[in-house]
Amino acid sequence: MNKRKILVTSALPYANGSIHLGHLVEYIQTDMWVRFQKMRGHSVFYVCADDTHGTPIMLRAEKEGISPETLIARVHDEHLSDFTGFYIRFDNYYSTHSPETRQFSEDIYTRLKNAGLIAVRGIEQLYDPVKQMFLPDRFVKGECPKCGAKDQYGDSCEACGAAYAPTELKNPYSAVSGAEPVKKSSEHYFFSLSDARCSDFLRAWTREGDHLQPEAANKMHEWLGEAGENKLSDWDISRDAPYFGFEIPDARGKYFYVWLDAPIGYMGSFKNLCERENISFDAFWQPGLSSDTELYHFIGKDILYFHALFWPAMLKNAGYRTPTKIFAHGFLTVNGEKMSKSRGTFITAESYLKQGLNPEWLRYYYAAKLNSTLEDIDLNLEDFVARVNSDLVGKFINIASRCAGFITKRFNGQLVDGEQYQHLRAIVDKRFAMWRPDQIDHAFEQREFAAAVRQIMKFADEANEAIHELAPWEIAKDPQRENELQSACTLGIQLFYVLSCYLKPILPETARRIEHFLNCESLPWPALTDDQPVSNLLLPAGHAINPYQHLMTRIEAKQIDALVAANVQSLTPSAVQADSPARHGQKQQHGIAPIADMISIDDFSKIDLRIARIAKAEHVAGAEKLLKLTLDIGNELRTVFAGIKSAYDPEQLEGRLTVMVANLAPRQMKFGLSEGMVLAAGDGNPGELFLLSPDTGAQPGMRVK
RNA sequence: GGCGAAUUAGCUCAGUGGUUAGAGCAGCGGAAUCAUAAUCCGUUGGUCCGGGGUUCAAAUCCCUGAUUCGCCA
Repeated sequence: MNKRKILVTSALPYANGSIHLGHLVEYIQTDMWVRFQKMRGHSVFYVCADDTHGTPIMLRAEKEGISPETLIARVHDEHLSDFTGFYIRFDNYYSTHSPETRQFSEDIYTRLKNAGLIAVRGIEQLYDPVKQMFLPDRFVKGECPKCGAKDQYGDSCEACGAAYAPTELKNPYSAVSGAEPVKKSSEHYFFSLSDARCSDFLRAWTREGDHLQPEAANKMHEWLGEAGENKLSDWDISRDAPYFGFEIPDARGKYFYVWLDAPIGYMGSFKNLCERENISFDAFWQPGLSSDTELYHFIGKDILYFHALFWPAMLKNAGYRTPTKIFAHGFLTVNGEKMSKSRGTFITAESYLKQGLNPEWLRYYYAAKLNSTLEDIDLNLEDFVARVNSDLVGKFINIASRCAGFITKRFNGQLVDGEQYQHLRAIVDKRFAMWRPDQIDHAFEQREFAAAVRQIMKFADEANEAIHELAPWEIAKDPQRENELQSACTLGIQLFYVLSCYLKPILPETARRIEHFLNCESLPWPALTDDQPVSNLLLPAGHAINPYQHLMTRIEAKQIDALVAANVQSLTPSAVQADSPARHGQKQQHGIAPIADMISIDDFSKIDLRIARIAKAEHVAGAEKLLKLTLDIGNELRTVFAGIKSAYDPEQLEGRLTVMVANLAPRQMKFGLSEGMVLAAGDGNPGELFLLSPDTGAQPGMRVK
């Protein structure tokens, strides 16, 4: 087989927010694919980095009172530790805030400029006069020009779905300072995507050479239009100071927009690896030298726009090679719905690991669901438990567990040799005559992981049936049939070995432990040429194994409940953070603010939650969001101002029971003293607030815990 | 509003013109007792979203409606 030279990337996670199970769909799938290719003997480099620039990072660092550099260094460590915990094995995990990425950004910009593809134009934007900065769309809030909903972002309304320019908002205010923004013009730098050298190139590139999945190519066609339609508009690649990023070489006070240097971060990370390990960078990036190397980007479908249009156009016109293929995948839903903080399904990588759940359970489940299309995949938590327990523990691990005991106790770890081994090979070849290893190979190559897993589990089913037919536990009762017993159990172990090889890209850590158990070198990828029998895949005759120690435990439903409970966000009527990752371009999958730090049961028990009867509910004159509630908690009445006006009329509330925080420090508000807080669920959308209620029977004053 | 995708068993999903639509899980009945209750055999279960059309033949192709989800305006 020709040794391929492959460079693989996953999208760069933004350095403002935690890695969650949605992100992991991408990193796990890339990692499995890379491990598969490496096992086949190809030369593969897998690089990634934190995406570190932009206004959200700058503001968050400021809020925390630290430098952006300190912030991104900390987040880099957190991200890498999450990835490592899930056995994502990068060859380099770097940062876009690096000399390499700066150099390539300047280089590509300069080449585009020299080619006449950079235009400068004045544009008018909203400016925060207090903070003295231009405001990205997401940092301007106000009333929707269409439906009038309050507190909407500058690009679209979450209440009615309307899209508009931030300048159209009514009563706009800056999400940074609260000040009313003013219009101010400034010179911006544009990448001339509308130039024929970009649009014609992209029309061809997105259609040819299998660069994109068919659905993705169709989507790009929608954006590109037919020749002459000129649907692409130029891309604004500059931002004004203050901005955390790279200053544009010949333009003081102008910075590269974060999305310009983010994909360049792939090059930067790889360059850094090349320097360290003496790899030829040019062999992968210079058009003349890179014809025998492959470049693949794994991304979420939300950032296709950047990777399938801007990025190839930049590379092409700056004189670099373009990607071999872009592999876009869908989003993760949990129990069929978007991940939700209030439902506890917005699960962070860190919490999953901290709860002691096995990362390989998730790797396996994702593998069992993933295919090569843009379809979303669903993490159904009940199915997750059933599937992992049944497939991995019941079918796969159990094969080793049920056969190893006899081999260890009765044969001192020795598998069969000589004639018995030849006989066993014959049995395997007969039993698996129809077995087509190349189908698994092909499925992995095509990123049809679910199809591969179906095949592999079919093999496991066959193995269990074979063992059942031989019934070693019966044979074991007859001391005359020692050889037969050894053969039957050897068969089980040998089949387990083959299965382990197939599963190694998915379960790297279990594979490592299996290597120890089976006392063998690194498990190889099971490859056969057409004329070779399946029995060629087996361990050699007379091999000896170590005693079995259990390799994987079952998931208990309780563990999932605990995980979800740990991820339920404390629900106060506070607004969604303006600087959450989702507000940064379409960068993250369902990205929302990071989950709060883990707390102990002691921390939790400090909060005194009580059942409260809403004795009285009334409007507050002059308040936009608040209702005044009088709460009966058994032995006293409390006054609480609750931000639930958008969702409830006072009349609806009187008499009903809810839950309140009874020991919250009283707070003086404009309209009076608030002596606690009621609990309500919501995603921050006005009108979508849901007050908690106890089951029938609860009485005012009862403690909730 | 425009464009696109999806809709198949209780659940998660295969199946893109060719017997009687499949798998895993769950359920039910049995067997087995080597295995951290893991296995095996059998079995129940479907208006393939609805309606119309093309065809000798449709889950599959076309039209239409519904619902859901994306993207765009």
